[in-house]
Amino acid sequence: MIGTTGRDPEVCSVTVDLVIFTVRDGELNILLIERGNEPFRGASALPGGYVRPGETLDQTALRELREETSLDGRELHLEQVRAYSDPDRDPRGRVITVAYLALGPDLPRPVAGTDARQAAWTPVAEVLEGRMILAFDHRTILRDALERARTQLEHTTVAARFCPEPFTVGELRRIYEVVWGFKLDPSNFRRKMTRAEAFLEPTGEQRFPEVGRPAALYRRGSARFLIPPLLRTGASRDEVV
Amino acid sequence: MIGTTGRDPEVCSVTVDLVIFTVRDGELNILLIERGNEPFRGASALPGGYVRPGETLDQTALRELREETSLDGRELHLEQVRAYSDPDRDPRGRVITVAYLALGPDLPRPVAGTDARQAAWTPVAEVLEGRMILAFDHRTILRDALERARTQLEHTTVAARFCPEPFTVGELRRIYEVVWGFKLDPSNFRRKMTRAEAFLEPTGEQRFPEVGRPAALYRRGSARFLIPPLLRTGASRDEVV
DNA sequence: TCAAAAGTGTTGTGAATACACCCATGG
DNA sequence: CCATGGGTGTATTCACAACACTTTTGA
Repeated sequence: MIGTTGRDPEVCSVTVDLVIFTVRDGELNILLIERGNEPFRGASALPGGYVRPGETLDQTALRELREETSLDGRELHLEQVRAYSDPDRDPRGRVITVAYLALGPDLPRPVAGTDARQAAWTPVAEVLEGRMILAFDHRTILRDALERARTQLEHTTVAARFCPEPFTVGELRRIYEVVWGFKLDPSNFRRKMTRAEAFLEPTGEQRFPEVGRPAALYRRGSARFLIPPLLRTGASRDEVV
Repeated sequence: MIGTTGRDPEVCSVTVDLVIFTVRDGELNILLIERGNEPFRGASALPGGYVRPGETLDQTALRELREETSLDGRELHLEQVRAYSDPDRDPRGRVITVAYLALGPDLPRPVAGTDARQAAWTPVAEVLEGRMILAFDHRTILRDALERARTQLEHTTVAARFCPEPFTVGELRRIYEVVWGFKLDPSNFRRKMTRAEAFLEPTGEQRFPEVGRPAALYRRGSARFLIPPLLRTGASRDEVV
């Protein structure tokens, strides 16, 4: 890398943008802020900010998470998605951004950022169905992050990060249904999940819902990968939720 | 993102590093250059260079590819892997790098870079088995890119990008075996590949090898994804190649 | 005729679906 | 007793691994 025929090496700003998903009221929601400055003043945007000296991108993401949501990043799943580098993506100048995907349970405190900007949970469907304007290339970033999240649910155990512990198999299934957008067979889903090694750790307790039989409670196990994977291929597309 | 409490926004250099894989003599090879300057003078490193003004990262990757390998990037598969941002990853200062994965057929011309640096194909096994020193965090980048390549072979049709057209099913199978590191059953592999829609496009021609029955020739089809995927889970780990 | 690689056919095993059915609770 | 969701059992279907077997060539 370095040591190139260094013609015109560019020095530019780098930011981190966060796609923070949660499941609220049976819908996938994303945390958006309202922009207070130009450009895109008044439009919605992903939370995020500049990388500071000495920070890794992961650290920037964690810090922004804390600043925007007052949440400890250790309670969330956080992973890098990719970098976006269109030279015209920010009208003010050259800014490369690295998108991060964050998954977490529905937050008790309704997300008051430490700075003045308004932060609000918004149904992803509302954003993607075209009505809402997102600043910069944030619509593209959202689409990519959503696709990443859907794929991650197939191969990893991150879905459980959406659930406050302890949780039931039914709650976990609803996460899959909401993120993927179609219904799953409860009995087959149950088998897959309980068979997967170290995914669900029974607490021995039960939860008594308003209606219906009580459900066994689980905690997240140590496994990071879901083996075998739960693919969203072919069948099972029973119905859009 | 922008519009933050802009304390200490950092301005830093951004580079692109290329992990260029090919299959040569039944081994996975990577293109490495020998560093002519400090730091890591004399050590091997990934080819790459600075992002220039007005360039997207993809364009930087394509340009570096051309400069280092004299190859047209359109002949290769090229995709972004991820960004690396440890503040100490470059002893000279803050440099964030974005890694790209490039896959291509064994190159006829033996890779003469336009600049003076020596570029050479090196077996990946030799690098990862600990002997060779790689500059910066390039060993980590290589490991990540290799894992990405292995996963991509499961779900996409990129394996065919390793093969000069036209190619046989056997040649394609050898790609999988070399990248994954274990043997596959020829007959089952054949079925999977020929069943997958628009992966292999028969030319109607045959190739007559030095020994054995002639093999039907194929060109790459239009499909980008391999459906259903060819998973490297569980069985089939017959033998390390 | 033999070796070697291409290519076809078949069979057994296990996973996924679809669905019937029972369980435990609140009302 | 009913509605509701939790949870178990099971038959059918389907994909895959394993492997026997045939084909087509050069030597």
